[in-house]
Amino acid sequence: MGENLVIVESPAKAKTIEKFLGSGYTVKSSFGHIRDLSKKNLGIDIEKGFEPDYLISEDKKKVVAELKALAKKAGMVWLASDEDREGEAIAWHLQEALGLEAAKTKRIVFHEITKDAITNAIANPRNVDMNLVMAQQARRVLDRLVGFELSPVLWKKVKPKLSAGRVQSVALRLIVEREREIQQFAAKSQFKVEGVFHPAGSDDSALVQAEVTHRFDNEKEALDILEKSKGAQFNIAAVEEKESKRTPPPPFTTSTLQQEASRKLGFSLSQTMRSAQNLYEAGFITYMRTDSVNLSKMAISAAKQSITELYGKEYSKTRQFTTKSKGAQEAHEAIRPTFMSNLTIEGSAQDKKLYNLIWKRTIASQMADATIMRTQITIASNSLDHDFIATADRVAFDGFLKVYMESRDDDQAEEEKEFTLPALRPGQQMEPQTIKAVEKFTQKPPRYTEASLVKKLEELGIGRPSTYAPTISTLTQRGYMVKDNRPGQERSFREHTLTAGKITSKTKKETWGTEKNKLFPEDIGILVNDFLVENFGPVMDYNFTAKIEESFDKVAEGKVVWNKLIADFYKPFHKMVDETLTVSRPTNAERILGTDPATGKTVLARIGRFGPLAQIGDNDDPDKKFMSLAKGQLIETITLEEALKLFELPRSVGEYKGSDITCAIGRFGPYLRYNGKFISLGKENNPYTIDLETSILLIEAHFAKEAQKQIKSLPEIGAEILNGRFGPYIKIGKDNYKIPKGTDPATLDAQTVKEIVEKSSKTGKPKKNGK
DNA sequence: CAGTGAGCGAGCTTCCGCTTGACTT
Repeated sequence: MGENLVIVESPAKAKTIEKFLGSGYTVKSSFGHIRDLSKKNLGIDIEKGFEPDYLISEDKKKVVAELKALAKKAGMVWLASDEDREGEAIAWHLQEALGLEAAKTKRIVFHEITKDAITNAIANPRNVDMNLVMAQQARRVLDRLVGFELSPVLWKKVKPKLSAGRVQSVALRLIVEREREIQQFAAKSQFKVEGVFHPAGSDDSALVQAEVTHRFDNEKEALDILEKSKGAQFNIAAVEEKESKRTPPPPFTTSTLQQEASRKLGFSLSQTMRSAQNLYEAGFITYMRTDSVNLSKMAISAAKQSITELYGKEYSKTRQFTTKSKGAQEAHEAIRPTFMSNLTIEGSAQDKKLYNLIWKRTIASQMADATIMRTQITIASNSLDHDFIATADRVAFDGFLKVYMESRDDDQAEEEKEFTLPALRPGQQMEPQTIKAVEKFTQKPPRYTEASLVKKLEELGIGRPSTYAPTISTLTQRGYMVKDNRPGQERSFREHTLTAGKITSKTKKETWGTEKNKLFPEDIGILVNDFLVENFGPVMDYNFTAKIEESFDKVAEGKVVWNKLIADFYKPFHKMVDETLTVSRPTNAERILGTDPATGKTVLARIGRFGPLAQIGDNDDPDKKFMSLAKGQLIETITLEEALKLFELPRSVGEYKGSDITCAIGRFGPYLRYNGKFISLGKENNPYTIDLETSILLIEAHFAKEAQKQIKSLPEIGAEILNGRFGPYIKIGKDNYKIPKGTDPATLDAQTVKEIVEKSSKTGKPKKNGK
């Protein structure tokens, strides 16, 4: 047993550090926070100056007991939790919970895991900074007060089990307000004029694509350009070439990693974090929950060496980035490979892809600027008021672009493609091949993705690297929002083309507004948001966190006493809670949509016991009818026609072989019901209009497929051998069993199946067919 | 993959941040 006990937060970190420190040091991990406010009640004694009631967390009792025993034997305990507010608090809680003597305890910090940093830390110990600890306590107490006073208001006024909090409620507000911006957005029609030219007298191989930068608000103006272009003389008015530099983006933080993994690899937040955790635990990357873009000296020089070896000296340029994001605590390095010389790693396909992304981003951050030559050609005509402009970018020196290019969020952003322009000189005559006036529509604001929401939260200084992914999953779990795909809508646009002196006009169709993996608010989320914004404005303010963080900083500097800060916040806040509770009317979004032409009754949409619904008849009408709203429909935006349409289903399609066929929309989309079976309609068929003939075809196709699924039937033991998604398997009643490798499923008999079932029930338990 | 849409009313729900497993499917 070592003389010295070092306690860090993460077990993976403990392992590495133990190697650096060698004999005489035992390094253990606390696995994060070990104590927290009591969960049973508020955990805060408001009367006694907001005194916190700390308890050792249930899942940490074992760790604490172990650390306590080790601390007793150690000559010196080194508290080496992270160098930030939370880390300081962990150190203090350890000191308290382990009962450490002051003379036997030292606090050390390092924000990179290198031998130098660690030995340096050991040589420069300090005491626990109580101002910083109290700043954390203020943060913790405030979050508990907000969360545990607001949530019960929602239970009473809206629905049980809902939640509200400083971070999640503002994130929800972003989603709801963006949705409203989109609903209120009216696309404006504009005309874009573009032309394809070639030098006069030359063949068509030297084509130049150019466009008029001005957008025309009406069709007439745009057509006018085409008219004037008929027989017009065009020539090159200017050829300009400009050089520009592009610098690489900084290495990854949690937030930028989540964004790029989402854009480039299509990973969800949780996929990214799970994969990063794997890489971290395997020792391939540094810590994955960080807000810092800092790289250690060692990493920078390793990157320099790799770049020089792989691409040459001219590609290397060492850089140190500085963190700009609000409220960053910078306890760790940026996310980077532990060894830059590892170009690839062993692991799952997902882990490999993520590692590759991290490697490229880190390497790129230490590479030279790219030099881009932009050529701009102006084509003008005396007959026209507007010039045509052609631009082309040429990479003169690729620099960091050799390995990495950052992606962008806006899905409509045009691909940056490189095309070359033919060599042209001013004054040269040009001939138009075609000139087009195309109708374009202004773009609505984009819906958030998980990753772009994180980006926004980080900009506002709301939430921390360890909470981005959990916050977003909480909003989903509460039913406040969904990550979803939505089909686009069709719209027509006008296009006029001038070719060979003749103008042709067409109306074309395009699909717009297709959404993939975007965040949509649900009715309950909209309701909760509006309720919170109306009654708790100050807490729902986008700047609330930023402002309160300034106060926490003052506590950390020793300028403000923590519970004075809390008292100042709590008094007006609690008053808002009390006042809201005395407003007796429970909140329920209800919208009158109009009158049902068939019955003359009122049609309305509201939230019912089981979610949003459409209703024909007033609430006190004993014969009122209900239908749940369909996926994608909101109380706020559903129309009378859409609501009435809901009542057309389920619909009888007809009869086939003596059984009824009905059609309806379920959780997984439209389906046919026939003899107790559900048959999906697919995208091509409309549940409101599908006819008997098409339905029969679908049913027949379904049965044909079912038959194919079956390999063998063993009725004597009630077993069936089926072809499933993961290959053949045995099905008995509701239980499924794997077939051992190397067995041909077609040769299975009752006896062998029995044996397989017996064996598998010994190892695994039969699957429960529950939720 | 339906249909439910309600004054008997227990006991429960919930926050943010720091960390990993221990569980199934």
